[in-house]
Amino acid sequence: MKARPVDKFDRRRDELAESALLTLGELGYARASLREIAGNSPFSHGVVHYYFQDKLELFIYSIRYYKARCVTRYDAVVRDSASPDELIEAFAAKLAQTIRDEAPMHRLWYDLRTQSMFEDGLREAITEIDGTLEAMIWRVVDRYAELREAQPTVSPKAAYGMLDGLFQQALLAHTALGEPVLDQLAAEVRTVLPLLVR
Amino acid sequence: MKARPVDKFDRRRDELAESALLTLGELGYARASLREIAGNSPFSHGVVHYYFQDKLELFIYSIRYYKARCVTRYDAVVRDSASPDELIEAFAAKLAQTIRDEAPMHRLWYDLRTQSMFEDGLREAITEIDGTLEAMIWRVVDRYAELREAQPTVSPKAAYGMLDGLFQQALLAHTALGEPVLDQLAAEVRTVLPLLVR
DNA sequence: GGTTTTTCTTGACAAGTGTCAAGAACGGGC
DNA sequence: GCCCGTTCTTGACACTTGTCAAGAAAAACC
Repeated sequence: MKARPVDKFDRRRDELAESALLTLGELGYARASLREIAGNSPFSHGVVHYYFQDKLELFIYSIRYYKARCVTRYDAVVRDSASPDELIEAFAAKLAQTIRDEAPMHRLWYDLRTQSMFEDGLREAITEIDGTLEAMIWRVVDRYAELREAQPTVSPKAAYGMLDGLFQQALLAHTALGEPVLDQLAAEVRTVLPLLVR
Repeated sequence: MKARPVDKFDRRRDELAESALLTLGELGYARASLREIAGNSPFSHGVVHYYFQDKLELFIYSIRYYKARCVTRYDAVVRDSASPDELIEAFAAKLAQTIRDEAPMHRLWYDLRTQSMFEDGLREAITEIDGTLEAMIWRVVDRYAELREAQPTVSPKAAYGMLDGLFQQALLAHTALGEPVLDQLAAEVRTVLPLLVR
């Protein structure tokens, strides 16, 4: 008996993951039911169980799928910047742009990361992704240090925590107050990044 | 007809708020049902509707009640430190201690803050509390600057975002890996706080 | 002790949920 | 066109949920 085509099976799982991410970004984890997710897809709720063991497996698959989308977010900034000022400006602009363009995706990331403190099944995947996000931010800081001919003053983990904290505050403010707050994020990054090298 | 005793009414609301916070810290927002909350109290689920309009009002009351508990967390550190090094050590120790002693409370704070991006009804209260947490952190940074006879290098908002990001990373790591990670938080604070003044 | 008021319990209701499985619909092979 | 396998729809099931209200229990008043 012929095995099912891998391509189609994975493609369908990816489609369901995209529907899940859409729903999580709109409603949050607490209200992202399988019927809501199915409602954001061309399928019915039963198809989720055809492709995934259960809801948790869908969510874990979705956030791993999400990872592949975003851990290279700032790599162009790192590659294309030829001076420290250029890198700061490009990085600040990119941070604001990604909040502006993909706010729901960022909200769902923080939501799921928070849920991982309550839901053992999410923790391994979230911890792994957080590690790749830390690495992503570290590539920015490290390159900035290189361009400044200086050394980073903090660890990768601390750099990620600090910049992620600024980003999260900007996202919260953006949710509450809208786009004007993003200028402040850019200003903060211009102040903070130089503090991270010496 | 005599009005109900205000003291008792408010006391009961506070008791229910404590049960709500206990449940939120244990299960997270998504699974904190009124029946679970009641199960963490001496009452039945019906009593919630006797004292609160609905579930959302209970949650908002609970986080405002929570605010009163924690926005003075570091004031003793600020008051009692006579040198920069003393303040840094006391602050680092207090951060680790509060994660060790009250991890569920911190988890629920981040959970509700995240939910406020999805739930309009939570946003005003969360934004207000975040503002008082920012002020709390600023008192630490400002005092540290004073002791160093220097000036802060960042805004209150940036200082809060950065230190809160470190704290949140420590909380996540503590949830996943346990207490040994708190030493790293202390080390990070020793590195980072000096960067915030000049 | 009786009455009134306050406080709380209990359970119903409607709606929603995740999971499962029967079987319909579709596609491929012959 | 038929048969078989794959894919998907549909709806049932058991359970949970927030809210509401009847009425029990407790407390206060006289």
